[in-house]
Amino acid sequence: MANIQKVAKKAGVSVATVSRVLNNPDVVTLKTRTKVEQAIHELNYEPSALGRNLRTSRSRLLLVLLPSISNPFYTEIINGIEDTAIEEGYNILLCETDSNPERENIYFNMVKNRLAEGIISMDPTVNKKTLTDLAKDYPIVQCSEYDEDGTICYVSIDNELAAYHAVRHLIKLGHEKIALINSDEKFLYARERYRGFQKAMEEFELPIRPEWILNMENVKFEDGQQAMKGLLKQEVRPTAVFAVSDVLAIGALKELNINQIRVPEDIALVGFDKIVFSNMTHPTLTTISQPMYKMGSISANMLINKIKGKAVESVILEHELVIREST
Amino acid sequence: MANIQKVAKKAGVSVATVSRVLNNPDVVTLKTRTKVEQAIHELNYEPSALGRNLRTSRSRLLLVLLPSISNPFYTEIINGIEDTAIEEGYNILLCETDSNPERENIYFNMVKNRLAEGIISMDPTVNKKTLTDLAKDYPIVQCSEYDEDGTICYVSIDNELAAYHAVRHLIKLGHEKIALINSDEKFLYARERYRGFQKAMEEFELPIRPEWILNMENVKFEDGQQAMKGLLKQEVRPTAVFAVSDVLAIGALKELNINQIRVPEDIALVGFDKIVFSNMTHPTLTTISQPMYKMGSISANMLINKIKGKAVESVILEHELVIREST
DNA sequence: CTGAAAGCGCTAACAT
DNA sequence: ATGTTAGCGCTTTCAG
Repeated sequence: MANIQKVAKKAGVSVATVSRVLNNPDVVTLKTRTKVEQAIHELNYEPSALGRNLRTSRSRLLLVLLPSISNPFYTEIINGIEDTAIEEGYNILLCETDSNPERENIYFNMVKNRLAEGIISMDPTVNKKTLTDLAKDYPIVQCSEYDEDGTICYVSIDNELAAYHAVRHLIKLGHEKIALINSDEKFLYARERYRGFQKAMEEFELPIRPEWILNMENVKFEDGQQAMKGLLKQEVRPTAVFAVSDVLAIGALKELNINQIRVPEDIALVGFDKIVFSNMTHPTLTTISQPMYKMGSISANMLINKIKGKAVESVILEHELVIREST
Repeated sequence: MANIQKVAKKAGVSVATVSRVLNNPDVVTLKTRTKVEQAIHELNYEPSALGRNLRTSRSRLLLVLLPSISNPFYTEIINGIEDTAIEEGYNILLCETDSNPERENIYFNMVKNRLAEGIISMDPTVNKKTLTDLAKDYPIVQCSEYDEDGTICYVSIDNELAAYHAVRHLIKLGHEKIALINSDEKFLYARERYRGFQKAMEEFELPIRPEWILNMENVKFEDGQQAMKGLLKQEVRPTAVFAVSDVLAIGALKELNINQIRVPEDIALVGFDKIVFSNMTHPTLTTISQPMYKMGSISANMLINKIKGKAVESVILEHELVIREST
């Protein structure tokens, strides 16, 4: 395989000149430049990123941590991250942690040993202590996630306000018996969205019935279905349900369909995230839209700025209530 | 930042010994080893993968090319690839090409300039010529894809046979008026699945009506919905539809639901891929299941063997017809 | 404008 | 068992 030496020899110049042609062509005379380019072409030479990276001690690689790529919530964010990263000359490495600390460690080590230059964490299950420690020495930002002490920069929406808007929407439609399908309260966003729910209910002086607050361990379709099954079994049924993610809502909708319960006539349903599939259900799902692409793009910019040594600040973006057929 | 030199100095040994402690601890006496480990710990030293990679000229990185990560079809395959890769000490870089040749080139260059050691291509839109050329010099395998001249190793199912099984299933249920929602015939799998459809229809002496063969440009939900819209407008309606992907089928189902057409009573529907969603629709979708995890895992193994210089052979895996509510 | 040479951090052959 | 040293492929001063 051709290397810079061979190109230099063939072109009758020094390796330094070849390097200049590659990185800083303007400082080389047209004549030598064409000579070098000719040699590069003839030898089919491709500069080794390995050598370059070692020399410049930069890998141009960013890590994106997420629990599972199969969660459609992340796809649009990733697009935002990727586009921005590529624009800035970085590539991204999608890292599925499966909420497994061992996996996490593999990826943390990649930034420790310089294989990657920074991390965008979207994993709510990640060990915050580890992450915070790592953030002291390496560029790290969080996307659609943050910890309460907030030492790590993040981009997110106002989860409490968004949940408040979702529930207020149901209340304004006349609903008084509203259930909440939440995820595990170990997640900050789950606690925040609960608070939004609570705030709306209290504001309109509606009772919160504990048996209608369901905390699911996972955020898969089956969990939403399971939750709805639980709600339908109860003596008094709610007339509206707010699920803190579309995936949960779609699972819940499945159970409603199975039981031939009309949506929204019998039970209204609001999701969260506006994933693509939420528009393919029958009926289509009312949901909260997060500016996912933008979140991704901003978090990538934040990280790259951090890598460059610039100061960065956390950002809170606007959400939007998207009213569709399910309410 | 601590490097191997500093560790060596602190431990009072040579850099070679430090390297040995890292890579080949058995050949070092316990006494010096503990000394070195102590120094490593005190300096908080992490070996630089950059230096190591340059020296060994291996990056331990594999590229996975796919048109879009938002397509749920790929997620399980990726899991299979990733698990196997990590087991073998490799990491994977998920590369979204968006069917954009420029993007492709970025990733092709990563393997040319040694940033990655090989490619698993799952992109049907990739330029086969470019890929074949690259495959002459670099380790490349294809997953759930292959080109007809077949110079590149692949793992796939028998698309024609699978489609044949799907359609035969409909015929055995008594259907005679069967439509096909296909993707663009520029894709080999589209042509193969059409052949399977054709074979079943001919075997049972059923007519193929050209106006019931729809070739969609993309494979998104909307395309499936669009296709079904087209079918419903026709004078004579089919009683069954085979869609070559679940995403298309789910879009089609959406349109059926909108028009209150009963599935499977009025129109039966078969998909392809068994994506997670296909079990969340109402009714649940009959579909062809590919052994996706296994395909991923095998393709990763194939690639790694290729990198190691071993001979590898293409593999065709079994599919399975999963009968659910939509037929 | 170009060349010589140092060196990024590491591994491995060779020497002791 | 450990040390010495060359060198992976490149970029970047410093001279000229």
